[in-house]
Amino acid sequence: MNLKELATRLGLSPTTVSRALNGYPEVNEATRERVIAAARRHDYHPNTRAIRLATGRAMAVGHVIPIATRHEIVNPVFADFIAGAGEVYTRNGHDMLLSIVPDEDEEATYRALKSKGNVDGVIVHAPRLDDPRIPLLHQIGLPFVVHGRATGATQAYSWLDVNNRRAFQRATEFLLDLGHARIGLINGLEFMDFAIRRRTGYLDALAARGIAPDPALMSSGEMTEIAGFRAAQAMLALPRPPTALLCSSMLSGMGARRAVESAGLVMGRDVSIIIHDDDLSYLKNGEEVPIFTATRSSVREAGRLAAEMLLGLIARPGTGPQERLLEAELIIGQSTGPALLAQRRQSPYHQGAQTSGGPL
Amino acid sequence: MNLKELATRLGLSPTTVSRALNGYPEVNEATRERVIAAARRHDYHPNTRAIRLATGRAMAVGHVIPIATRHEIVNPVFADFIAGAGEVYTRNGHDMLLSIVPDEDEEATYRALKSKGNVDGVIVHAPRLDDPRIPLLHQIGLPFVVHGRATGATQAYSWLDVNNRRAFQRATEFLLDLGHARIGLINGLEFMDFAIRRRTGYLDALAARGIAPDPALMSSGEMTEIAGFRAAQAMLALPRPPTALLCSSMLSGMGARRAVESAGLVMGRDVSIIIHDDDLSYLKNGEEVPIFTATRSSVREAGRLAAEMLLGLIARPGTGPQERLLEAELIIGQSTGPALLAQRRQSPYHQGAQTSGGPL
DNA sequence: GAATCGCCTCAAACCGCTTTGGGTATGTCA
DNA sequence: TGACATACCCAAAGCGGTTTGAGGCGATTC
Repeated sequence: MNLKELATRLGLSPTTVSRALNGYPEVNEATRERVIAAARRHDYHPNTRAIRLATGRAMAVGHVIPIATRHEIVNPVFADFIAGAGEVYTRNGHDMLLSIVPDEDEEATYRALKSKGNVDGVIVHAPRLDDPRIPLLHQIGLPFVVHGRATGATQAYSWLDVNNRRAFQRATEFLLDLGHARIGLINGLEFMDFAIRRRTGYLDALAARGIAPDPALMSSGEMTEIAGFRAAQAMLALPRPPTALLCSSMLSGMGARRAVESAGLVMGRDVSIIIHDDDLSYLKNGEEVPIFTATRSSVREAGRLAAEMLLGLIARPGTGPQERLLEAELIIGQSTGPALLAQRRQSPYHQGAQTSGGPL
Repeated sequence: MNLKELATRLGLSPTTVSRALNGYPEVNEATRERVIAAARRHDYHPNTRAIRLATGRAMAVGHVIPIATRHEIVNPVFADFIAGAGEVYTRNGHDMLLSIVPDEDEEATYRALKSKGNVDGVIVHAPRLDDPRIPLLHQIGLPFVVHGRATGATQAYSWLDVNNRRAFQRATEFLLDLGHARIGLINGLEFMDFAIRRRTGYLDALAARGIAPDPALMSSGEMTEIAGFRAAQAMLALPRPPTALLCSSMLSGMGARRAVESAGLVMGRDVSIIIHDDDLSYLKNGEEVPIFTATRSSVREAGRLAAEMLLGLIARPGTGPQERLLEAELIIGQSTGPALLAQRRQSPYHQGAQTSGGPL
């Protein structure tokens, strides 16, 4: 069933039927209702391909995911973000196009997406320092919204980000207030923009209390369970181990917890742990009661908001770049506690390490 | 730059240019080269929207992800599967369409996808018992491939699945061979087809050795860390606790490990654990050496194969349903060991439980 | 020299919709 | 009664490709 058939069946012209269905004012209300009823009855759905060609719009948004040689972007966070964005696209009658491309083809993919007219805009994921995608997209004139920010960009662009610096600053302050003085940072890879900002927040909080950062207490790596385990294990084996750990993700926090426990220590008593919780649907931080104290910000909600921002830019091309900074909330779980107790509990370890381990 | 412009610029008709670029034989090789060179020089890309309308093909594959009220499908496995499938689509010039829809709209979404012509076929995720999507897709005539199988389907359909029954049977046999007699099953939700098959494999292996299954040793739930922890903890607190645990995922295995360790036991010595490992890119089972003994099957590779199967069905609509069963490999890690030792180590617990815990 | 055959190219129809630019009643006003 | 809105509706021209059917042209065959 197509428009022409429906029109003849109704004894109307295709024009009128099209206008009736699309809510144009120059058609009689009675006629409109008749048309809508007939469309429903015959299960008529306008052909998307034809609409797209006729209107010149793609009615689709792209997400380009580079793969392989570089850092993997197909991660748990990504899946939840996509889910949030997808909800919005669906509600607005847009398609979501996922392009999985070898990373050396990324630039060509964006160009093709534009010139072949497959999408009206794109979301840029996982921005890095001086991210080349931003000037590229500006140049080819494809509307875009960045999830995160790209330090070093020269032109203005639309973005939506969590205040990572502030979140980690607050988390660090929280630990300092509990009396912790040696706080380990188990960060993500520090060519990622968010990781840089998190470290800055951590350092700012320490500096505000006049505490000099200890390079041995700052690690950076993949945000996996095993990497978290390794990093925490290494820090706990130091002559002066940390009494608290600040982890960049749920998974690395789980690894850190394992390191703490396998050292015979108790999380929340001997060693405090704070994680960043993206509120992923299948990696919940506890149920009613949170397990980890965490800086929390729903990445799914971020997906929704970024999608809405992008659809707005597409609908109103004139508008300038939009920016939105979300604050993470600090939620208190069972993984943090005062430092005094921790110091005492840990002292045997210190002593052991110091006596047998040479000069500090 | 469009076809017509390129044609006038070359002094040829649009027809010839189109044929030259699409490799039709009726155009002179010299002409073809001239056309291709010009296309490249002017950075000409045919408009996808026009191609789709003209050819009647969507050049796109859909993945419909129901969301919200029912069991969440936006899980780690899904992301990796999508990545694998996406690689194949990209290589074959197809787009991947992700539809995130409220689950009550799922049927309508499939119908719309077909009648609006957005896709040439779909992949069906996470099949359940008597899955209604299979008759639906047959009825509306949209080519599809199921990732997994749907027990109870009356018509034949194309699918690609891991031999879950066989995998869990082998894993159970492996544990039995190590001398374990009380093996706990920490399964996924058992309205999911794969979970049913895994339980069957587990039960088959027990039955083959004449071991009666103990309902207290069989749990079913979400495959999260915390659910795994809870299930394992409950089993370890039984009067006659298991000496081995069979977990349905990496995450629940991690939870089980935590339960084992927080009971003061050592994984691989006191309690053996086997997991199913989907070989996810960001949830690796160790690095060179696997941590967990596991039944392994790459879900990403499954995504690739399913996508290829679907593209095949789309290209050759005549061909009947295709089926492909992948075998999981059993990889030996550090989480399993002989049961004799475990029995001995655990005996104090048994005794304690038995003396203080009533009959049995 | 005419007929035949390949090879190459083209004009035009078509895919299914939107949208422009009228056209035709009907009603209103002077 | 004629002029002029107003309200509806339509024919036709796009959108940018593919594809059908036909024709031009030089070489070959009889």
